[in-house]
Amino acid sequence: MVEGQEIRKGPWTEQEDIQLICFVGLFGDRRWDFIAKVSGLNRTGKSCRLRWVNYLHPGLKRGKMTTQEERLVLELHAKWGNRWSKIARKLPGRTDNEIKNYWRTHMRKKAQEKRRGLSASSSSSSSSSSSSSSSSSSSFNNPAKEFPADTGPVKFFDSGGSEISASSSTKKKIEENQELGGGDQNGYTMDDIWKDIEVSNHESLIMNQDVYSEDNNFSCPALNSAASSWEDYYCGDSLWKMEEEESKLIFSGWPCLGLAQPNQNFFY
DNA sequence: AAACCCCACAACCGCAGACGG
DNA sequence: GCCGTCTGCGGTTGTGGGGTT
Repeated sequence: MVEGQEIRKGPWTEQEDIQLICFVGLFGDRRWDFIAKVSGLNRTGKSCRLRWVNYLHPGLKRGKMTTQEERLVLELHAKWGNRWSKIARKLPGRTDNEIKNYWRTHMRKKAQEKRRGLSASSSSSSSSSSSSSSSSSSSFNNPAKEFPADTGPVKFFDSGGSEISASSSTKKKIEENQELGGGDQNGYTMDDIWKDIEVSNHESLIMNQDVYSEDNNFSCPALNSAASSWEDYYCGDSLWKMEEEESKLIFSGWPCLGLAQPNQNFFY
C-alpha cells in the first residue's frame, strides 16, 4: 500500500468508518483498491469492501432476523446449500456474513436441541457415540460429515449444500423442511413467507426509496433516510460514479470535517 | 463480586472467477 | 492465450457482551 505504512487490521474506528463512507460516496462502491489507496486509510481494498458491505452500507437492516427471514434462510439453505451471497440476495438488507453467522449459531443450537430430543426418545439404537466435542471447525463443510447420523457435535449448520448429497443429510433436510414448510405446526408455507416479505419490503422501500435499484445496487444514500449518525457526513449526492478528473476538483475543496486528508498525490 | 461460559458478530484469510492489458 | 489485478465468496477465527454459576 502506501510504502512503508503498515496495513491496519482489526476493528474499525469511527473515524475510519466516516472516512470510508466519504470515499465510497465519491467513488462508488466498486474500486476498492483505489479507494483504499486514495483515502489514506491504511487498509486493504478487501478490508474496505468488507466493512462497507457488512456494516456501513445504508441499505442494511440491523437487528434480529424476523421469523420470515429465518424461515426463508432455512428454505433457501436447503435449496442452495452454503451459497450465502445468493441467499443474501433474497433477503434485502441482510448480508451473506450475517446470514452465515446466523446459520452457524442458530442452526447449531437447533441441531443440539434436535439431538437432545433424539437421544431422549431413543436411548437405544444407532451408536450415539457420546458426543466428543473433538475437532473444532475442521470438519465444517465436509459433506461426509454433515448431519452425522447422530454422532458428535453435529455440524449440520454448515452443511455445505444439500443440493446433491443425499443420505443422512437429505434425511435431516427433509425433517427440516417438514418442520418449516410442509408439515409445519402452523402451516406457514413458502408462499406465505414470500407474501410477508414482499409486504415488508414494500413498506421498507417506501421508507427507503431509491436506496436500491432493481439489482440491489446502491444508488444514492445521501438523499434518503433521515440522519443516522454517519449519514450526516456524506460528502455529496450524485458523485457516485465519478471519474478521477472530476474528483480532483472535489478534493480541491475537500469538505470532510477535518478528516485525514486523502492521498491527493495519487492523482498526479 | 468474580469467574466462567456461551452467543453474536465483526473481521481476516485463502481461493476462484472475471476482467483488462 | 497468458498474466496480473481486482472482486466476490465461503470458511474460519477473534473478541466483546450478557447470562449463569
